[in-house]
Amino acid sequence: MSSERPLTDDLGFLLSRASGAVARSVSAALGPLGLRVRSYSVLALAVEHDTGVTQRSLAAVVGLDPSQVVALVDELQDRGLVERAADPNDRRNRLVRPTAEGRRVFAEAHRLVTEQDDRHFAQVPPERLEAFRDVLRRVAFPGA
Amino acid sequence: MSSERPLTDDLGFLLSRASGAVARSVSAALGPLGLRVRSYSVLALAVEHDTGVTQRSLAAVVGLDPSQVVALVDELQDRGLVERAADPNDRRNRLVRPTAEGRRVFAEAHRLVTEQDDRHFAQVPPERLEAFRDVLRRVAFPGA
DNA sequence: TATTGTTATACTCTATAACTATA
DNA sequence: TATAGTTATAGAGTATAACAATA
Repeated sequence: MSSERPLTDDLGFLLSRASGAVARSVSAALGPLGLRVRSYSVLALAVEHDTGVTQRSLAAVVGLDPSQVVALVDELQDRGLVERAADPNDRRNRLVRPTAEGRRVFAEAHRLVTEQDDRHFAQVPPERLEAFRDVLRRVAFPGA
Repeated sequence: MSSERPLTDDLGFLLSRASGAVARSVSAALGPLGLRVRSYSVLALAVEHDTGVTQRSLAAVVGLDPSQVVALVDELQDRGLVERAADPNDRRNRLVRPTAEGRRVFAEAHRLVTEQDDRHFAQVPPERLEAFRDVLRRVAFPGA
């Protein structure tokens, strides 16, 4: 009986535990900056797309519902880290762009996030990390 | 400017998206059985430890707070999938054990979960999967 | 008609503190 | 005093539906 693999070998279960562990420590590290993993992600994308990103596109990349992005952008905007600009080409869009302060805060946040990532993956040989990331990418973005 | 790696290369971010994708489809697949990822995990551990597991130990493995385990075991017990037995050696403990029905439901659930896992990792060469699992284990259970 | 952003709502998950009974 | 289980509660995350403005 029970000749099957234990729960602790299940990839979904391991993904969930690993993801939770990293997210917890990252959110804790970002606490002093008033950010969490999700708002950090949105800010990161805004900084990447310096000229402005559509909220719909933010939602697609971060994997959230557009309605959740509204709240996160509201929050970042209230703190003066991003701003919503009009899109001359399509007036339905609100282009999200980082402020100067947003770029500063992100730089610091990015440092903290990297620090936590490194801590969690310290036991993993660097040469295996790229393969790991590659598998993760395929599962996270099946289409691409 | 922005010479840094994009968010989509960040391991924590990828973990979160991958974990979310798998958890969503697994919970959906388990729907007809009245289970979700978390109750499935608890049931799986109960089936593995046929003679009974302490709720504290369940909480430690699944990575939940003991108070959350209470609710999950309540739910499984109400559905007749597990039962709580007294521990003769330590009367503080409530040993969680699967019922016959619990084992049956788990067998079916396990099949469905494996099906989803396979689907998500179909694009990954099998020989790379064990290495992937190994990294995941180290991040999920840093001590072990 | 289809799409972007938005509001509202409900449900699940997570985190904490406090209490009880046993050890 | 320490540990297992329990209850209660609040906060964060997730999922859906509906609506206005614009295309």
